[in-house]
Amino acid sequence: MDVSADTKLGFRPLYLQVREEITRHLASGRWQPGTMLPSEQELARELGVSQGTVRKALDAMTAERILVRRQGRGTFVAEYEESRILFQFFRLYPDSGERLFPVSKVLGLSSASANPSEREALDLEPEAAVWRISRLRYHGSELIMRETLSLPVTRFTDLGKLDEIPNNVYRLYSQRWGITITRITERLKAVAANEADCAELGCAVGTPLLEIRRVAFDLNRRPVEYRESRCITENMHYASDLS
Amino acid sequence: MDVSADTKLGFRPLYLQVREEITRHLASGRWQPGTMLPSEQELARELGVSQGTVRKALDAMTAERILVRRQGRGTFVAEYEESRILFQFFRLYPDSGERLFPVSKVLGLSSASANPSEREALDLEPEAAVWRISRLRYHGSELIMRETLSLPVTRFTDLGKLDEIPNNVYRLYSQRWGITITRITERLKAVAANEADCAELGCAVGTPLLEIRRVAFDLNRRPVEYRESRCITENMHYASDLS
DNA sequence: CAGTGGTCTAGACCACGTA
DNA sequence: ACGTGGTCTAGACCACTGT
Repeated sequence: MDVSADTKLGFRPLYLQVREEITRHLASGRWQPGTMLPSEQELARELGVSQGTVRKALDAMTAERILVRRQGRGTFVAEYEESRILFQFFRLYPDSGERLFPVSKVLGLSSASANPSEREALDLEPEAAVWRISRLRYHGSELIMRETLSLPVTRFTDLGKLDEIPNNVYRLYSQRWGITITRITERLKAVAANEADCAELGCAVGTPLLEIRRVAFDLNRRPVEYRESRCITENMHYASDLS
Repeated sequence: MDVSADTKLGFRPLYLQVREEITRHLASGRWQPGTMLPSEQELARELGVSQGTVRKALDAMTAERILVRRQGRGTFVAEYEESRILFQFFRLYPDSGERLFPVSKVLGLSSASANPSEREALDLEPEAAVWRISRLRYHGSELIMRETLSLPVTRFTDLGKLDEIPNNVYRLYSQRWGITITRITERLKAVAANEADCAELGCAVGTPLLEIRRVAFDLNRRPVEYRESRCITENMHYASDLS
């Protein structure tokens, strides 16, 4: 491990350097989602630090849900199984009854030059191009929202050539482009349904909808996906924990 | 430290026992918000465990924001300063411009027997009584929401005798009843403004409002406050981090 | 300078999962 | 029985804060 930064000015704890080194390996594809990392002892030898320091780095990455530790088995790179998506990335719950993974119906895929919202959210240059995926989502058989996903063309090459956009897009980003989503911010507002909402959602103009503007970030904390959703919250609610 | 639970069945890590012991001291009022805890070394001696074990307990409680650690100074019991409330417990942001601590204007204080929502949220017996505080809140001079706080009469004795309900109620709960709020859950919906909303908020019937149903929990993870807010999100948004 | 939390190390032992 | 992560200990040294 390079400890050259370990001087009085610009001091940087070793375990943070270890975390960065591991993150680099993840971003480079050395360890794919679902695979097991070397044991703490091996990593410690490989990096030339003590096991306790490796542990502190792994604990931090586990708290960020980048890794998953299982006692007696090992440390694994987190995957995008539906249960995780549902638990970590999907905050819409039915008011009563069972929770289901939302089913998506893609309405269209196109490319265009980014509008101001997309440019700001994705930190793009003027005139940069984005893919736009528009879809409806259902909780069981109940239509609950319409949304548009915007993705920078430069990072999602050949997206237009896909036969089909799967339900679980984060797994797609990971498997096809090696992009790992680790952090998401959402901004919510109550808005009135417009003509387009009504056409797709079958509600009356003026119906209150929950608007969600989501930005998803990758391992390097760069914005990767922008999403605008408009949800019918008659039988659903958005859950937020402030702990 | 009592290590009797440290058998194969019902194994309980020492540091969790330490955490509970410290929590008990907090709940009992031995250490008030704002005061400094004994140093790690002293706590370790007092509890008969190593410093590392005390540290792990304190780190966990710091992650829960019950304690605040400041290098070179000590470990302190978290207070309810406005900055913390704003950062941790208030998710409404202006779309642009500076963030301000919301100013409250109390409209009324009454007591009544709990309605079904309150009973469920606060885990109360049928016929249990609650205080209800109704108020408006402003961001600067802009009216942004109306809300009703519901509190069990049994835990908030003599609340009716207060001359005034302060802006920062969590500090009040702490100072007057020794109740520490540590965790909050919120459920959001988009709703249409009703007659009462219009009367208080001065908006048109049917205007989309963001409804927030909040439950706040104490140190023992028991529900303590239920709150229903209805917000105008024309110039504000609710921010949620899914990391 | 003294005292606090923060980092790092090394080693022992325990709990858990799998073979 | 073995290998993994989880806990606990003890001690050294570093960084930060206030006197």
